Amino acid sequence: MGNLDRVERAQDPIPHRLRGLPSRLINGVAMSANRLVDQALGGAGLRRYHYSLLAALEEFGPASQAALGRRTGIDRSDIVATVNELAGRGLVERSPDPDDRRRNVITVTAAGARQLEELDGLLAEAQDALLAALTAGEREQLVGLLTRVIDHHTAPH
Amino acid sequence: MGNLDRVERAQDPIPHRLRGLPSRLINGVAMSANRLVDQALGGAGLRRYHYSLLAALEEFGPASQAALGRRTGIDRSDIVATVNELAGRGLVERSPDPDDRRRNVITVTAAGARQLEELDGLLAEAQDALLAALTAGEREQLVGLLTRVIDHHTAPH
DNA sequence: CATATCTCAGTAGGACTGAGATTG
DNA sequence: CCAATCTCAGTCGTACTGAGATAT
Repeated sequence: MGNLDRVERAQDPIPHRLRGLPSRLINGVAMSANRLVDQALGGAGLRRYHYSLLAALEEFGPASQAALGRRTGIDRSDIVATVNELAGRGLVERSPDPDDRRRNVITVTAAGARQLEELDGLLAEAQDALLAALTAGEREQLVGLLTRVIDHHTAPH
Repeated sequence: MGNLDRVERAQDPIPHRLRGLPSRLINGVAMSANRLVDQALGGAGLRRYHYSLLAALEEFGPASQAALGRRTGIDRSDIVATVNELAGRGLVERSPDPDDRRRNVITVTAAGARQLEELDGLLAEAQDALLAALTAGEREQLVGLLTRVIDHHTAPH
């Protein structure tokens, strides 16, 4: 992810071709977002994947790793590593599914649930810092526009 | 970057905690943007860094690698590799600066200028595909909001 | 036999860091 | 001696792929 403490880098004028390019603006905002979110979660020693997994488990209950992948968009392969890390911290438990022995059932522990709530707070602050320049109405507008762009590229079209 | 040909992955319902999270929406749009842009530039065998460098050179003329880094936001270390690649394809030339022997002067070749124009077209199509769900007015709105968010995190505040 | 699940090993590109050599 | 530039050799997290083992 890089240096979370990075401050301003000396900025020369940016080429016009790049300045207003939507894909580039979006990546710029994504970088700010990730910096803020990583800083927030990093305080608890966790990353975005950990939060996503905890959130999915808390909302839908114990699930197989494959289901977690489908719900969070995290790759099957990264789920393995992320569950390993969460289990290592006692935030989730991995146990074989007696009904389907191919599967592991992942369950949030009490500590995991507490951790998630703490992360919720940290994350809310990060979102607020990210959008600090916008009014409440503008934030809704932005979320609405982004949602439509995503839906267009995600929907069954 | 991952698989550019990736199609829809089976999508289960996404946790509410994640669904409307601005930082997550932005990353989702960034992923679509990058997929489209990488596909477009990949047709010419190039990547985003290559385009950024060519754009900076075309607009501001021959420059040192440090200046290119400041203008594009690309790290000093990645500039080295990117210039190597562009030079290997004959799109730029690297020569020592006689006025300051610490520096290299990077210059676009005629082939580089032609390549850039081709990339411009490919990239415009990618932007259009990215924002296909929005009207012209909404695209402007989005660009405006994103620009303000970025400025807030970039400006000297 | 096909499909789904889990795991491992590895890849690619982007965004970095630290350190060394050279020049100003 | 300090500062800037270029280069090299890594690191890190994200997003993947391919393949093997096992179970349905």
